[in-house]
Amino acid sequence: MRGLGYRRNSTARALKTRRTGLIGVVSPGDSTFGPSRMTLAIEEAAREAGYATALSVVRDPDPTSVDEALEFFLDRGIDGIVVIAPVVAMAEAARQISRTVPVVVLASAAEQTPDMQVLGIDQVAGARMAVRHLRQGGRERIAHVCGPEEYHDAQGRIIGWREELRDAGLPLLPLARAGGWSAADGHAAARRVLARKGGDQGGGEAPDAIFAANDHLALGVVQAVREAGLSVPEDVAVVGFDVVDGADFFSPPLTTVRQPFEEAGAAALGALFGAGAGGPDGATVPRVRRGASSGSSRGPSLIQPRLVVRASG
Amino acid sequence: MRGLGYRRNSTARALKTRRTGLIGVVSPGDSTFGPSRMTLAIEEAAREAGYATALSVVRDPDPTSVDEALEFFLDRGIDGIVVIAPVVAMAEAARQISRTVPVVVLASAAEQTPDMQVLGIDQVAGARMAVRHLRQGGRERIAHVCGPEEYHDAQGRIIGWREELRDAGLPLLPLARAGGWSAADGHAAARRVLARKGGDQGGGEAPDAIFAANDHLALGVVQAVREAGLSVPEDVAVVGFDVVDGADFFSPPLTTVRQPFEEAGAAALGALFGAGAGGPDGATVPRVRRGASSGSSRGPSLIQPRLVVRASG
DNA sequence: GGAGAACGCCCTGTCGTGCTT
DNA sequence: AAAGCACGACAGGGCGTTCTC
Repeated sequence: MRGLGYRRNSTARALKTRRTGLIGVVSPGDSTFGPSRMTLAIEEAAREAGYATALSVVRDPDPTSVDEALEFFLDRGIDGIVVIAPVVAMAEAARQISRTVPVVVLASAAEQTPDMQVLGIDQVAGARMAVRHLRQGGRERIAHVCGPEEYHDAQGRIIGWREELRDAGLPLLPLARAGGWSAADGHAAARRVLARKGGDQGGGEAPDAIFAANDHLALGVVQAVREAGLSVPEDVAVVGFDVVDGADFFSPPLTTVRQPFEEAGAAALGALFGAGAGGPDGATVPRVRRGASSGSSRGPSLIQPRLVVRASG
Repeated sequence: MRGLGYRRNSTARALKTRRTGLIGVVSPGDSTFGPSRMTLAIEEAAREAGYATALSVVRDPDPTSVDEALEFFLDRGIDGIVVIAPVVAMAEAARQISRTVPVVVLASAAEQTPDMQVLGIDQVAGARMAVRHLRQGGRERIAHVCGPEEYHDAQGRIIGWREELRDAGLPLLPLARAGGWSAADGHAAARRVLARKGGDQGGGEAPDAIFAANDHLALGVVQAVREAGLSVPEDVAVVGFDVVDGADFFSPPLTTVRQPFEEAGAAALGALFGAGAGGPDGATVPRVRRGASSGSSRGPSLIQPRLVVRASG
């Protein structure tokens, strides 16, 4: 009889079992690149585990908006929540949630507490890979165009850049902070870097390499370098971050760092229901196991990115 | 009393009212650009209307996968479904769904039936804008690097290119079909275009402009043009489609066509519950009204894109 | 193995109260 | 003053499943 047209009513089932089989993903509305890929990965892993995925987009990542998204999910009796939190304010807002439902936060740097797991991609390690590659290519004055302050990833990349320079005994050049993540922002910041020809605190000469905090910034950096009458990579090497679509055909093709977003998304779902808890129908969800590779024991579990070498540096 | 800690159980409510207040979005898993932006827009519009949005990603856009996604939603008692269908197979699979739930398909070309609304962005018009701009800039031999055949958008852009050339009395050059949407695909196709120096059916000379079916393809096209010893835009103008992030800092900055994805997403939601039906709590959802601008009366309602002129053509 | 209770909400029907004519 | 009317409080059944007895 189930063969012809019968379909179990999942609402009644949810009422009785007190599990909706729904998980919520809170995602920032801007910068659709990383977050959207993670969302897709979470959804696929969730479906695999028998869960459906609900989405809630947060336009401005302030605590109230995140709170609203969380409340929205709680009202709908969601079984678990993944918060994609590229900015500090989102991660902090997630911390406020009631302990009634498991929460995992995807962020490269946020303090983990017993009832809020954090995991992300190791930005420090990624930045070090980029800078190490530059330095092994013989560059010695490596500047950094970093992203906006409120982003975990921007901060992590600064730290990695600093650490690698320090360990290599290379001079620490002054930092150029971009106002956003776009090519125009990278262009403006790179002009500032190139303008300070010498004499100031960072050291005497112009940089021979620039590490940009993402590929779009790098695009603007390349442009600025050329406008200064210099060539890439001969005079100034440039490396980016993210492996944006088309980066292999930028001029020149961009050396950059690949972030395993898919892996991070899948790991987030594994972490949500990992502690032996089963799926909505009782099936067991495989728990993610992945060693924390840097940072304190209370920091997030980190996934390693990978360097992609092309012509720009 | 509701003030302190009470929260209405939406599951019980759904059981009684037979409405879950959930809508489903079926989205392709590849090419995350357009679809992901539309998904975000749908979610925001849905939340505005009191609905939550569930997501189901389809990795390979074949009919069985789409069917699975649709079944998945039906099992969960969803109130309506939006299918983002860039490829023909997805739109067709959506047609098979039972009439128990309203469905709207986001596709630039698919036949509309009484129980399946279709709406999308006018690819033909967008392509005509691009080609018209080229021709008004004095170009007369305008080639087209088109996208993979199974994509509605690729087909629409071919039609627009053809129509505009025909109406202007310009020669119709042979088409170069790219194998995908990436820069590498565009590069390969453009090399073929530039290799046929003359003598074949298309006419005697090499093109003085290339309309690429999207910005990534255009990136590869620019590269191929340069490898042929020609310059952009002096020898060969290039225009793209999509206004990808960073396109303003490509070298040269890319002339391209902006698709109002957000508007399309919001319109899809409006169309879902437009016919006087209210939101999950009875509130009325504003219906989208937008004139169909081309095609037969059974074709989709179309939203107009906009040309963005920069240095490449 | 088959009957029945319970999940929490919505909706209907009944009854009681207070006000009007 | 008695009867009618309007409205609010309250109890009960049922949505379709799961789980117990």
